[in-house]
Amino acid sequence: MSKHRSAPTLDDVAKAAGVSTATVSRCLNTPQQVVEATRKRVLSAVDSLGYTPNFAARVMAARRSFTIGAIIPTMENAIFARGLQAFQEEIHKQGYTLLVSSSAYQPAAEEEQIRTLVARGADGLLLIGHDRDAQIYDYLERRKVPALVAWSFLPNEPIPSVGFDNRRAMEALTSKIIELGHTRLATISGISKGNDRARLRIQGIKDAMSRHDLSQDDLSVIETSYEIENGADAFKHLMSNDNPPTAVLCGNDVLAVGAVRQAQQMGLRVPEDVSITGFDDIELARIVAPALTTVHVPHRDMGRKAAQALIQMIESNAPGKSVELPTHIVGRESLLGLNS
Amino acid sequence: MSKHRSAPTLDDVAKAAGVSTATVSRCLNTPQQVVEATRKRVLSAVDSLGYTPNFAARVMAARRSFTIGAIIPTMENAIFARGLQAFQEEIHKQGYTLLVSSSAYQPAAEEEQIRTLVARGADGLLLIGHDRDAQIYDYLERRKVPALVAWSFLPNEPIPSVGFDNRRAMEALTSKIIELGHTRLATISGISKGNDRARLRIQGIKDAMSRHDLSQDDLSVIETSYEIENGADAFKHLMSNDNPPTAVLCGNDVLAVGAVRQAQQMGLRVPEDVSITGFDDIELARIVAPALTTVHVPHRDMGRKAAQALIQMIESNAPGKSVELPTHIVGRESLLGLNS
DNA sequence: TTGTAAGCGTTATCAA
DNA sequence: TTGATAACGCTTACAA
Repeated sequence: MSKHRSAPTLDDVAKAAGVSTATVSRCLNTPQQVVEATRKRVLSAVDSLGYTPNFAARVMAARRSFTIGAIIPTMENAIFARGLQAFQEEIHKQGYTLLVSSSAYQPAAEEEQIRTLVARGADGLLLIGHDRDAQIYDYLERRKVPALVAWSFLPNEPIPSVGFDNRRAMEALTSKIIELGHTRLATISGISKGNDRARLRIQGIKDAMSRHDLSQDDLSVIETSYEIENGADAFKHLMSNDNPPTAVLCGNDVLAVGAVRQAQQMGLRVPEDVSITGFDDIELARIVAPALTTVHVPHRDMGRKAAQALIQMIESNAPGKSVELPTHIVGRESLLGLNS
Repeated sequence: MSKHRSAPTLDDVAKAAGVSTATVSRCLNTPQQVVEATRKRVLSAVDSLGYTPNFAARVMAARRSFTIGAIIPTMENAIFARGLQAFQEEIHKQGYTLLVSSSAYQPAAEEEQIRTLVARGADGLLLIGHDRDAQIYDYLERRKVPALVAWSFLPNEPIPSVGFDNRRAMEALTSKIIELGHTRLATISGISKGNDRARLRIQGIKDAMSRHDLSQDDLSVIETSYEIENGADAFKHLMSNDNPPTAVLCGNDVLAVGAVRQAQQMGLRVPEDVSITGFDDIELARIVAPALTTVHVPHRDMGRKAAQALIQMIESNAPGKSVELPTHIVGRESLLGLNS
């Protein structure tokens, strides 16, 4: 058993302290099970050897990793940053480590990441939104890996969710806009395929239009991926119509910022010439000028509650219960009433 | 060997295909070593069982994880997002997986994360900046884990770096500002303790002042952590002096955005009443109005080159060579010459 | 080209 | 309270 200069193992510590590996393991994991004297001896051996447990070995033996995986659609913009930060703080507090990966909004990539995280021994998974292949849920079920959805609240889906009602939130915002006198509406949405948040936000706009006796057909919809430049391009396209909208509802703040900047480049005043709204209420929404009227999402609260719910599922081995969080409209400068 | 409904193992696949576990392993790792007929049989067994290799077991046996760890100071703002994204794309292309964690600018947290990542079997580590305890470098050395620094280029430090010269970049920007007629300068810097980037940027300002016969004592310095609100507070403080600066150089774009917004709230025009500059050239710098004059950092290029260099170190087991990348000044609206 | 079998560093069961 | 020792699932000499 030659050990030149590689990492010290449990065995090394055991020898140094004159005990068995089992005792060393207990000192580290269930200290109360070992008497003070030996514990001290062992811990000082641990210290002087600079021992750190080998994670892979531990996972294999314990069949448990104290690791939680999260797969988010993107890290490129700040949409998920705050919520994820809160999620990670909470699970850390409870002794878990977070593994994050990004799917770049690609279902195939997401599926691969899920398998990767499960193979890495994740004790549980945080996913964004409900829309994905049924076989993924089967897989998770078979592997008995608890999973939870955030950023969307749909209690009848296969796995529980901690989030908000995207449809109703957008309906509320749209109603407000219509009540301000706008009738020519347009939306710059994220790609709705495979994205329940985007899909339901569009639906929410239509709900409000119906309720206010506007024809849903009058809603111009452009779907594009969530980048500032795309928001700008879409806005340009929308405004080049014969009968351009007086209010453009964006699927999120990032697209809205692109729209605002494009408006300015086109010499349009926001909100005097055209109103623009966002969704999410990330920092960007306050920074852009004019600041965005948007839907506030309780990111940190959602992150924290999701963490608690997921850990609950992991540790109790129980089904897990969904939690709905409230959103509200934040009125800022980018939305103005129509005084004909 | 009961296996109720838990994950299929190599052994299950081997039995299903009528071969040994070694052959299955080879099919997955070195397919060219096994003849077509058996390979096909094995792979179809893999498929029909839905087999995924157990990562922990693989790491233990192979003593190699194809995982690279990165510890960045913060995920809260976008400073590191682009570079890290490029880093991850490049290592992914080469078959590695990225594990990211954030130290929240706390040296103790960073050290813990380093140990955690090493215990998790990371084949290499990406760190930000050079300033840290010498014992960490010892530890990495003993464990023989290759590490590389980014966002800073200092070729004489203990580990190689792929980055840029923070000091010289800031000196260039400052020189330009001085040549525009500004003499009353101030800086809102990140906390310089334990942060070579922040420290060297301040030093760069002083270099330029000396070179232009301004007294370094005339530079007001406020150090604060990298958040928009802190930039705003610091700016307010600076401008409340009897003899306020005509140009405020910020340690990064985030602080600069805070300063710009505070200026506007105080009724000061930027840049007519006061010039403000940033550093990094993240997206925010273009979005804020007025857009920021800032130092452009080649984030994506740096991320990609860092990935290549680190993988090189891992696979060749060689020391690794540092790479310096150029930066340049991006002139936008927030900086104006002093006429009078 | 394929199989055998010895690790890899823990945890956990069972005895002592 | 502690110690032996059998897993855990995979890779990799070495042998066939």
